Parts: sequence; C-alpha cells; structure tokens
Amino acid sequence: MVTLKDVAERAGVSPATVSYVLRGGRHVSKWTDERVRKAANELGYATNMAARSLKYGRTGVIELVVRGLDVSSIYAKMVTHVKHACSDRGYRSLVMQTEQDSRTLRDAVGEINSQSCDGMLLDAFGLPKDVIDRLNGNRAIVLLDDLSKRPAFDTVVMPHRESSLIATRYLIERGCRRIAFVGADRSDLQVAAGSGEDSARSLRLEGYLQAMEEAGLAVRPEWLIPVDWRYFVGVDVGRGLACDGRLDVDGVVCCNDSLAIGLIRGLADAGARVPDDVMVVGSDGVTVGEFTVPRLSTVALDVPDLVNKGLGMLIERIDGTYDGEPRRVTAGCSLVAKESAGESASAD
Amino acid sequence: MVTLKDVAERAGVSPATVSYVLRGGRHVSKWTDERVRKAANELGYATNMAARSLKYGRTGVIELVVRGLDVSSIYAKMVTHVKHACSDRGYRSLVMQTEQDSRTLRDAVGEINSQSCDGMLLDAFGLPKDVIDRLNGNRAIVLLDDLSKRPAFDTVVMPHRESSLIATRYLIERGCRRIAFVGADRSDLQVAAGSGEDSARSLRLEGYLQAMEEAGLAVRPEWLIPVDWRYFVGVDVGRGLACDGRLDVDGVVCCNDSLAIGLIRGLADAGARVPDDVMVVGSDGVTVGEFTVPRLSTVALDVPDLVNKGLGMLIERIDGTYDGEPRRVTAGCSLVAKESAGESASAD
DNA sequence: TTGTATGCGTTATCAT
DNA sequence: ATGATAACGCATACAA
Repeated sequence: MVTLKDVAERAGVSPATVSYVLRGGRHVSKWTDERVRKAANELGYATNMAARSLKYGRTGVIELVVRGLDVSSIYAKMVTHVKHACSDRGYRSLVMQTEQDSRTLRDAVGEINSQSCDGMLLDAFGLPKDVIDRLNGNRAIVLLDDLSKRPAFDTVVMPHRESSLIATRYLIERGCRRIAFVGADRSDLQVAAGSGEDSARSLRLEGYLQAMEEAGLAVRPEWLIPVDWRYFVGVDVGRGLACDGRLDVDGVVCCNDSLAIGLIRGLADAGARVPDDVMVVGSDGVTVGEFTVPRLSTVALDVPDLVNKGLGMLIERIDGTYDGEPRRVTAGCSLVAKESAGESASAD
Repeated sequence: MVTLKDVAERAGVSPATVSYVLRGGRHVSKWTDERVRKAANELGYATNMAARSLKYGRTGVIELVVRGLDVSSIYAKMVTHVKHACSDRGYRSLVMQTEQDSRTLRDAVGEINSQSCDGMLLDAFGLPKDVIDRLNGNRAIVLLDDLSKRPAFDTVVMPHRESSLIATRYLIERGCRRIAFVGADRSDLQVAAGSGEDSARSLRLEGYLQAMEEAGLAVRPEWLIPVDWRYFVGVDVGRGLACDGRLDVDGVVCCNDSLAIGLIRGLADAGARVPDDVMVVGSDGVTVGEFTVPRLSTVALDVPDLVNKGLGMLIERIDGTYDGEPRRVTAGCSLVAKESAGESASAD
C-alpha cells in the first residue's frame, strides 16, 4: 500500500507536509503543494481510514441496521433517504442487514460497540430485549420502533395506531361496515396489557378498534386475523376470506403492504374482486403498490420525516449536542387513496 | 472508551496477555484467563476495529456496492445472499448504496482504495468508464455486469442474451407470433457495433431477435421499444400498446420485472387483459412478481449462483489464491412460468 | 514555510 | 506462562 510516507519521499518533503497539503489545515507554498499532489496522484495514494479513525476517534460512518431489505421494500426507501441525509451532513452511510437470528444481531451490536461507526440507526422490530440491553449505553444509537415502556435510547416510532385509525376511518368513509383487520387480534392486546408494553400489533389493532367504535360499528372476533405481516400469509388469508362465507366482510385493513398485496392476490385466487367485492387498505407505501392491479390504497409512512427525525437525534448524540434522557418521537404518515379502496382509476 | 490497557490494569496483567486471552493464540493459565474475562466483561470491553485493522492490514469486511436498492428489488435478494455467503466465509458484509451521480461513485471508489474493506462487489451498471479506470487495479474488486471488451477486473455478467432468448422462445411456444420487445431497439445494436462493446440493451435485444428468427417470425420495427427499465415507463408503454392499434401484438418481452409490472398496469389502464389479450414476460424474478395480479412470468436471475461466483472470485483475490488475468463468468437464469404468459393459475 | 516527535489501540516478536 | 516493546499509518502539537 501507498502511505503518506511514500508520497513524502517522492515529493521530497516530510509526511506532515503531505498530510497538511492533502487535508488542509495550514498554509503550504504553492510549489510544495503542487509537488505533493503530483506525487500522490502518481502513486495512487489513498488515505488509510483505519489509521485515520484510530487517530481521530471517529469514522465518519453512520450505519443503518435493518432486518431483511427484502422483507418490506419500505426499507429500500429508508436506505435512500438515509444516504442522502448522511451525505448532506458529511457522513457516509452503510447498510447492515441482520436476520432475526441472534448471531447476526450480536454482530450488529458488536459493530457499534467496536466503533466501526460513529452512530447507528437500528431497527428494533423483533429485537430481543436482551440484545438491546447489551448495547453500550453511551454509544450513539437511535432505535427504529422500540416501543418499550422505558426506552434506553432515543427512538423513532412508527405511527402504528394512527395508521390503522386513518385506514379504517377511510374504509368506513368509503361505505364499508364489516371491516376485517389482518395482522393482530385481541390476544395481542392482552399480551401488551400483561407486559405493560405496547407492540406494533397491539397499537395497530387499537387504531382499528377506535375507528370502528367512533363509527358505532360492531367488531366480530373472526374479523381479527392474527398473522405475520408477509406476502404469502396474505395470500392464505385472502383465499380464506373469499371462501369462508361466515366472514362476509366488505373491507380489510392490513398491517402492511406486503400483507395487502398478498391478500389481494389470494382474493383473486378465490374469485373475489377488489374493490368491487371487498376493499383493501395497506400500510407503508411501498413503490410497487402504485403499479399493482388494482393500485394499492395505503397509509404511507413518511420516510423522509422518519429519517430526518432519527438522524437528527443521532447526530446530536454523536456531536454531544444533546446528552439528556432518551427521547421518543413518532414518524408521520398519510393516506394514499387508490383503486383498492374504490377510488376511481385516474390517469395517474 | 475501554481499551485493552484498561482491562489489563483491572485484571492485573499486561495488555499482551489480555489480547491473547481474548483472541487466543497462546496458552494462558486458567486463573489468568478467568480474571481477564471477568475484567473485560465488567468494563464492557469491545475490540477497537480501527486499531485491529491498522495492525492487521485487513478489515474482514466485504462491501456490496449497488445503485438504488429501490430501483429493482433484485438487489434486495442479492444483499441477503451476499450476507449469508460472507458469514459462511468469515467476513462481514456491508452495503453501500450509490446513485448515478459521479460524487457517490467517487466515494465508493475511494472506499475500496482506502481499505475500508478487504474487497468489493461493485455493480457496474451505468458506471462510467473513467470511474472504473480510477479504481486501483491491485485491489480486490469484482464487478457485476461489466460488459467492456477488455475488462480490468473479474466480473460476473448477467445472462442478458440468454434471458431474452428464453423469454421470447417461451412466448412463441405459448402461441404468440407478434411479440414486442420493451427496453431496447436497433439503435442499441448500432451503438454496440460502433463502440465494439456490448450493452445490456444490445444483448437482450439480440436474444429476442435470435428467438424470433429461429421461429421464422418477422420483427416489425415498431415492436422494438427503447425505454428505460422502470415501473412508470412500463405504464406508459402499456397504455400505448393497448391504445395504438398499429402495434397489435400478442406478446411482450420486457427487459426487467419493474418494466413488466408497470406494463401490465398500463395495459389494465387501457382495458387490455393479461394474458387473454396479450402475454407478458419479465426478467429478474423479484419476489413481488409472485403476488401480482396476474402473477408475473419471468426469467429469474439465479441470485445464489451470481453471488457464489462473484464472491468466490473476490475471495480468491483477497487471499491471493488467484492472481491472473481478469475472469468473466455469467450468472444463471431460469424460466418461471406463471399466469401473465397464460399459465393456468395453480394453487401455488 | 516546513520538519520532528508523539500517540491512537492492537498484535506480534522478543525476552524473561 | 507472562511481560516489555515495536510497529501499523495518520494527524497534530511543537520546534525550527
């Protein structure tokens, strides 16, 4: 490898001078400047980041740690926004993908504790409590969607309740009366009550229940379908809904877009039409939802808002601008009304 | 930060001993071992990776550099596979997202040149020649889809020609005779011929033309539609196809799945049904294609194959096992026959 | 305007 | 079985 020293020798100056030329910081004669740059170029010099980080105590890197980019492409949007926001603030951003298995999570935790990065935006969804506890408390970490009662870190939470509320209200407004909810049931509320900690599932269900109650609509137990929020699960649920006459719903609120897309697929398998036979609303606002048949109505997460809030807190922690109690803020969301909930197919 | 020295002091031993206990490498007495581990635990010690990398000369990190995870979710699949493959081989993997703009690309190049990682899997799609040239030739780099005549690095190329060939043959087999091709036209062939370098577009078109010729089918110029491979472009093309009677095609081969999904959307806007009025085949094999209405027929990229080949070459370069001429291998692909090309909707 | 010297945290070599 | 020490490449305080 080409080092500062190599460049210095070639340019006939000291390593210090090379450093000053390349990084700035003090005045050098034009003659020296040119010689050094020329030498660096000819040798193909590049700063050794390990050495700089060691000296500096920081890496200039912010890591985004998410489980499975392929689980929901909403993460893909986050990656893009984080990248831009980091660039704007002089950081580089890297993405680390974790699985649910504890090994990768442990790796991720080690990552931050070992100062491979200055700060970390860490998706807490499905993150076991003990892993969170193992995080070094005085590192710069912002969690995404940590719903614990007494969070140890700053966290940006998703608008779970709000999202379901908006979606359900919307279906009601569109004329639905018998609305199913896919992704949680009352047992989730019990778990939440028992542990004293909300969950994404319980909050989402609450939003739905609130909207139904507001409208004076009864909720039948079989309308609450507690499943994982994944494509293929949605397919099964859709088939079930269409085949099982008992359910007889005219609207479905899904906890995310994967579920909704799968559900529409399953309904189609069973011969049910969306929105004519049943209306469907998702949540997230994935890009592909704008191109499905029918186009997906959804409550879109405000990703730029989420990223700005998260990164804002993170950088305050890194810079030491803020050093107080863990903060909790909520990301925004907004309704995107499309054909799957009966909106007429406009030209765009 | 807690350093080796801190742990050593607390355990009453030397830093060297702590290092040996934690990393292994020589025998230590049980008594010392215990004391050191206890101290490290109590202090919450974590290895400083910058220091280790500096000493070691390697980071244990492999970076995957792709442009826009959201451009095509095929990248999301790649991320997952790269992650697993790296884990298996003792590396950590990080993802860096670039944009087409030269600034981010320059950053990415700097990344590898500055030894932030031991090796890099770099998506060459849309990568300007001069950026590639700026890459340090003796670093471990494997390019994804570098089609240049005389590549400077090992590269895994996508099965462009093969993919179109398979897709077109399949449509012909399904009974199509008037097949459009979306994503390139003959001007791409001219550009390729002029520069002496193939492009993804020219290769894909060649595959299509070959299949048509094999079957003795004429190709009308207006069937070749040279557009970007993106969702919203597909929508426009779909609307155009359905409205413009002149085209009158019974099958469409799309250069990727985004285009295909958009196209189906556009066709639906114009009242055309897939596959009854026109059959559609995409390319990539994105997950969501299995859940669209209709399910998307596509030529799926063999992502595990791609990743294995790429990472295999990369690690040989890192280890110095191979030091010869740049190699070029092609990733596999296979037809996934679904409803959008008239396959009956089976239960799964 | 430029050069010298020191230390960041780790690991490997030598010595004990 | 363990400790002292040097070196990795860079950035900076200090000296000239």
